[in-house]
Amino acid sequence: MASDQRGRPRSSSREALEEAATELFLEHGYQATTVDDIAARAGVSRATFFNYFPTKSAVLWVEVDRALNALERALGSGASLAESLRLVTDALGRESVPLIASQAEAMNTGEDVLAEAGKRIIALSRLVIGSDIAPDLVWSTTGAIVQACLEWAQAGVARQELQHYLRAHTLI
Amino acid sequence: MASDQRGRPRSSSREALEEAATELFLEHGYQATTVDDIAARAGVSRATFFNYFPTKSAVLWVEVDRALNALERALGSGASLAESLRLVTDALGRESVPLIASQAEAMNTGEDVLAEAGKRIIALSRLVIGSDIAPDLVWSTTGAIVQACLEWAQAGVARQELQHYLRAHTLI
DNA sequence: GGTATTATTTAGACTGAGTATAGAAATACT
DNA sequence: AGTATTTCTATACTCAGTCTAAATAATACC
Repeated sequence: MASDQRGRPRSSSREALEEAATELFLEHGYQATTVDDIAARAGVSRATFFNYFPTKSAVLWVEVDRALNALERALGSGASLAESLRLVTDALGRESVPLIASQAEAMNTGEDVLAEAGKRIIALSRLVIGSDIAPDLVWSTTGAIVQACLEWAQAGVARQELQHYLRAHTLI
Repeated sequence: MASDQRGRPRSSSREALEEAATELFLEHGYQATTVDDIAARAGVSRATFFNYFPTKSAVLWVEVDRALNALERALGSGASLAESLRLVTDALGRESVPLIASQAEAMNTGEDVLAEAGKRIIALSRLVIGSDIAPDLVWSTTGAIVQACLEWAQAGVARQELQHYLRAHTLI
């Protein structure tokens, strides 16, 4: 079943699940799509879904969570917040905007999805807390980062690199 | 069953549920407490719980949600964000700090509770969006409000009124 | 080649939150 | 009293997420 593709190791189940999920989310909306639906379309079992993603919503947030992890690692190695942000956005390169940001409305995004966004903001704030930012500036800094990311994500054709928006808020 | 108390109308089920929930959260932690547990201790049925609270976590956040609603109403009547914040914190008076803030660790607060905090931050940001704050300052403003509330909530014996912390961040 | 090891995948049963509905019990109204 | 309306309850359902143990790859080793 995971054979006829040629070359590279290929964690195929994961990719199949990611693809199936985004398709279904776009077709029927996030709410209306169940984990069973996703697994079925990906041609794997429900259990396999949870081998690769901790929650249904995690599929939507892979890129964001990856970036948050990268930021955590950068901060962990002693870099300042500004330096770490530069590092992460460099590595991010001109990767595309996370699905969740660009396709939010198309997915009939409801309260669930907003709650997930909230989780990431909290996670970000904890990273900021562990950085060189003064305690009384933690949340306005967190807010500014969120703002920059949103401006980047919501920009239309004239979108510039994320670094540009971070710079505009004097974060880097 | 709701009889021998004397006087006042008394929406007794709601109060019983609030009380039972806080007790159980403090005794066994938020996670380990089920809605069934809460209903059982309150002496009502599980269904009744959901008559009064949309979710299990809502019990923890009644005060916060009330404040957010008040803020929404204030903004809806055309007041600026600063005015609205003043209004709400006035009405809040010297009410005690929300349970969720003061007793968070005692309740074995986990990821769930953080996610709920995130929801409220998102809700707050939407109110700020609908206010007189410039679009590019929405999130740093939201962050500043969160910061002020946290400083207030986490202050020890020397806690001053919420307005003081808002003022310190030049929000009012 | 064949066999041992290890990683993936799976079935299945379980807990618990949240929804929906229809009926019972209590309360208010006249 | 009798009727209307709210509050409460029983019950059954969907779905997310967890867990366990077994089956099925895939890989390594000889």
